[in-house]
Amino acid sequence: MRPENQQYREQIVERLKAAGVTPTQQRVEIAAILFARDQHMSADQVLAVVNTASPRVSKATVYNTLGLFAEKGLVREVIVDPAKVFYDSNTSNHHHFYHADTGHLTDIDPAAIQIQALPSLPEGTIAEGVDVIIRIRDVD
Amino acid sequence: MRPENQQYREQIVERLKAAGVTPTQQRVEIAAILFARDQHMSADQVLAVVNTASPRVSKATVYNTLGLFAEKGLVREVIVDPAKVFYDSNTSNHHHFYHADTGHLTDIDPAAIQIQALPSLPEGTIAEGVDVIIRIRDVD
DNA sequence: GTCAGTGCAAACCCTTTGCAGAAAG
DNA sequence: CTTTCTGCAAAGGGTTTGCACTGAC
Repeated sequence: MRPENQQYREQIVERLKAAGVTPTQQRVEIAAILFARDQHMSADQVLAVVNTASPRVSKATVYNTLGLFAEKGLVREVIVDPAKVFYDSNTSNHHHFYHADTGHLTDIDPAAIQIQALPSLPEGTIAEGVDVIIRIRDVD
Repeated sequence: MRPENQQYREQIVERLKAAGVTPTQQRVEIAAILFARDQHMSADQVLAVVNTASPRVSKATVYNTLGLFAEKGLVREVIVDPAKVFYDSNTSNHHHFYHADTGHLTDIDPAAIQIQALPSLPEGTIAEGVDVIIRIRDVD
């Protein structure tokens, strides 16, 4: 199911509508890339990929769109690198390895990690999400 | 044990030396603030606090020093906010609540959370650290 | 036709860097 | 004295914003 596939693009349009997002050309373009498979991309990477195809999408729109998708739950923001945000097209419950040397993110099998006894939250607050990041590096 | 206390500052000097860090005036100044208690501070906050006292420390030195302290294991970097890094003066094993509305970090009792079965790492890598962040917000 | 979305470029903010002068040992 | 550190200001890099134009419905 390639991003340029017509049928695939129609699925994307439906998915955006379902999330309450107006499916503009640019948003479909970006979504088609992100949703092609489970992956972690920075805004920069999305911008680079989207602009290998036409129509072109501006940097501002890529940032706006990724922010919108995150807000609507279509992607998940992953904050592991002080320099940039990653957007994860896999929104199901899972955690990450972060390879410090390469800056690469990898999913951790959700079954392999479990939080035991979620601690009681500060009064008047609710949990929005739990992020587990295992920072790894190459052996010497 | 106030940061301006002479005896306290001597302890700081020893602690820096033990970590292999030359105890310059500015570094001791910064360390005295950070190590006064377990806390989470951004570079900006450190800069603001250090400059309420004399001698003044420049922005460049604050950044350099915090980076150096992190590298030497004197503080721990906490990456939860894409906009800035927090430095945690508590280097023991523990995790964090991150209050999205206020940008405030709180420690989680280490006993309250446990990772079950650390997953097998990608080949040729070793774990450098495990970060658990529970993102919370105020109830509506 | 109306309102939301897009593009461009400039602005922003945290962080890093280059280099000359100052401090540590 | 030599080497490391500090301060200043400028540069850097990801992200956001203001505003006029374009597209969606």
